[in-house]
Amino acid sequence: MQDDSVTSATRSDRLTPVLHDNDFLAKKLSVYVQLTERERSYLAELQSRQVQVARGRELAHQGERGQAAYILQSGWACSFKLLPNGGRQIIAFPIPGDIVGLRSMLLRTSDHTFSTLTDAVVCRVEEPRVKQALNEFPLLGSAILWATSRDEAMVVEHLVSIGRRSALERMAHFFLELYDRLRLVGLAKANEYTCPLSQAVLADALGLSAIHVNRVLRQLRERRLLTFHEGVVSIHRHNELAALAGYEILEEMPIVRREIDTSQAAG
Amino acid sequence: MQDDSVTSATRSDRLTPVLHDNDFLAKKLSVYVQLTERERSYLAELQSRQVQVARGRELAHQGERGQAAYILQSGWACSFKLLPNGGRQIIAFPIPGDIVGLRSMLLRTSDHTFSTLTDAVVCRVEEPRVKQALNEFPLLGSAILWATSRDEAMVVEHLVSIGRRSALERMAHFFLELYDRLRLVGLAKANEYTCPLSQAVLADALGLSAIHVNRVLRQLRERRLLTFHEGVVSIHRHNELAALAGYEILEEMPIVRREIDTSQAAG
DNA sequence: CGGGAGCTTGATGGACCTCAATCCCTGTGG
DNA sequence: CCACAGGGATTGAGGTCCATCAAGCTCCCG
Repeated sequence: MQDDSVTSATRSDRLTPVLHDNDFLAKKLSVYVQLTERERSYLAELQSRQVQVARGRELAHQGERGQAAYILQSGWACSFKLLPNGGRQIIAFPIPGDIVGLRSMLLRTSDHTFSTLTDAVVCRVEEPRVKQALNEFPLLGSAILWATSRDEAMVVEHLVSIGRRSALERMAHFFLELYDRLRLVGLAKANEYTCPLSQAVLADALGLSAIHVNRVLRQLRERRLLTFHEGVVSIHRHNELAALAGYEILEEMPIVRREIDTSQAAG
Repeated sequence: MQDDSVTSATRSDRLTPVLHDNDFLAKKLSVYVQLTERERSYLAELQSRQVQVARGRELAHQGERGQAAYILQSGWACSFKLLPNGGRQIIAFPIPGDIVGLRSMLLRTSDHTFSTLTDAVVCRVEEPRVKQALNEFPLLGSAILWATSRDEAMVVEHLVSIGRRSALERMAHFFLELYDRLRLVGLAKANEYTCPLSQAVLADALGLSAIHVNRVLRQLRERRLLTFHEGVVSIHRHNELAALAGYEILEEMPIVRREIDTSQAAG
């Protein structure tokens, strides 16, 4: 029914707002607040200038100042810190719809590096445009800040995982959290999603060795709880997995509905 | 020379701005921006209503909404998350001059609990006052946001520590970071500071068992790098300790000087 | 005197790392 | 076509780091 090859569309996109289907950011924010058509199109315009980025390229280094944020459109990325002894700790995995470097812009640089893990498409957003967005669309702004605080809660949860959970619990928790994040933007099927992370990358994220990641994955497979094979994660027993990981859903996600739009023309 | 018993002062405090000596927040922000007298007194007024809090009391629970922030005046505290299996992971240790719960207020609640570790004094600041401060004193606001982003960078560094550093490196890094934080507000002498944390608390922060904390402390002592005894941390060989921990100073701390105060009456 | 909280030390075991080898798949150049 | 290299996954063997269990210590407080 629907044409999903947007890039090669010949007819005018102006007539049908096809962009909305790919606007993962709008999809994510819609969970928190019901977006108006004006807000949707403003978001679409923010993301109009898209840039291709090859796998393994670094988007932002430590200590950069002249700030811009990036909205990830497609592909996977990670932010990490390197240690003097050669080790690496991955902080987070931005997925499509995530805004990267917003904090560094609003506040100040917290120095870690962003790097793409696959070929990706991003939109660069300069600082003044973000401030304009926050001023002109306050509810949109609060939704964006909601998403940002959610990201920070995930870093804290990550800290808890590495500090006080076993490798098995950690892995289970990680995949469950990722599942919920991807579902939020419609990138996960029921109990299944694609995940192009190597075991070495997983290791750097979970504070384990790549070899032990392999063994833990085997355990999860043998317990018939979760399978990770050829870039596809399949969750077999969600409840048992969540119990094992001590996993709680990230937010109760209250949908903020406008009070019948009192501030705008009332019908 | 100086009278340090402020609480029992009988003469009028109005005549001499003694509050400034105890205003750790102002001291911290002064590292980033040279505060005007108006900003200093505004900060002092923000912190005028002080509240005593007993040791072990919880300031903010998970998921609270009607937000307020707390400026810690004296004493120690910690923020942590509890796990279903009874474990606990401490996220951070606020010290005097730190603002607690600012993020939960500006953004939204990131659910962890704040608890005092010693008897403490805090100032409660309601949301509108913070927004007023940010609007009326933009430079003060940017300094506060700088401090906030510094706090978040510390959480990330904490994550790196637990994920990729050995117990010895972790401990060394922790005490060095704490040393720099305390120096920033004038609460550390040269290579020495008081630190009323039990080994069990340290364990919950560093992702270790209390017993292993003890052994690691012994190692640091036997290597003559650092001593932690009766609530006093003594750094004996800062350079070697920093090399061991892979420690880098938190910020280069650029002092933002006003352009000869063009906005105010020029002398 | 007893009890509790915190610190200290030893012994043992488990979780996880490191080293090493093998296998698969893919791409590359002959 | 094959040879080869390289990245990733898998599995085994052995060793290290750190948790757990257990006991004894000091200090403080009732």
